[in-house]
Amino acid sequence: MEQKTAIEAFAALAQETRLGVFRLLVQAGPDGLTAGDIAAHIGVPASTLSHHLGILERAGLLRSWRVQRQIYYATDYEGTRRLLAFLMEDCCRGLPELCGTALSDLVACCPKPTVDA
Amino acid sequence: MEQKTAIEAFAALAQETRLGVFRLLVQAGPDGLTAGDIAAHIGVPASTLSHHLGILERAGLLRSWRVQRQIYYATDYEGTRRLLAFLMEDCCRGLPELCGTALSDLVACCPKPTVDA
DNA sequence: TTGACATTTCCACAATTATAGAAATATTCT
DNA sequence: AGAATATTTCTATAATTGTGGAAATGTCAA
Repeated sequence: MEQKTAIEAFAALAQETRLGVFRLLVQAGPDGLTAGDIAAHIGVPASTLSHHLGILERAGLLRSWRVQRQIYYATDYEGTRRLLAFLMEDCCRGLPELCGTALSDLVACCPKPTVDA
Repeated sequence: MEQKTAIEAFAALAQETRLGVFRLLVQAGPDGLTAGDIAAHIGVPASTLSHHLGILERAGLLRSWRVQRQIYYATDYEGTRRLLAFLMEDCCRGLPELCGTALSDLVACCPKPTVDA
């Protein structure tokens, strides 16, 4: 992953409405939600939401597909994984004993070498 | 973790110089590097770097301490872990079978319930 | 083909932020 | 005390971004 791509993704998450949308969809799972459902949950006008969904999708954090009149959005789990792997790449030079348990139970920074995808 | 705190952290990472600094320090491990070393690695003026280090530290992503004339900076692993846990909280409603393996080998989103710290 | 529905694109304004030089602060050595 | 070193604070300018109404687009039912 390129630095530029990662910055785009973090910028996408660094905004109240978008972070709310992303977390809502993480919790919703792979089936996702329609744009309308998301707007109702988050409480923003459709035009504003659409703008933010576009930013999240272009950043590789969401994917979308149409079903009849509605557009579904869901977390792009692989894109998200790549982002976090990039962030923690080569954590502690691969030496588990340096990290302690702080990250090891959440991110595979030490137990296994991180592969940049 | 509050949403506001997480936004501050993602905004901190959403910038070329700061993302470079953070990743450099992730790889440097708990011993950290001095501000001067970081400036040399990244190639920015001291005043610019200082500004960015302050933003990363206030966001809970770095910690710092003085040793004689120099100030060391290192990753705040616990702060980082809290941020990623917040992002992936209640992933897939806690149902491993929904996630596939995309995140499970990086983030404990499905294998164990994520605790918001 | 007309109308209703779901979402996106366009637009303009307000607010936030990156940058780096100069000066200030803090620490150490002689 | 005075000079040298390491870093931060101050300041101003340039550039980027969030917002939501109105209009446009795409989809479907009658």
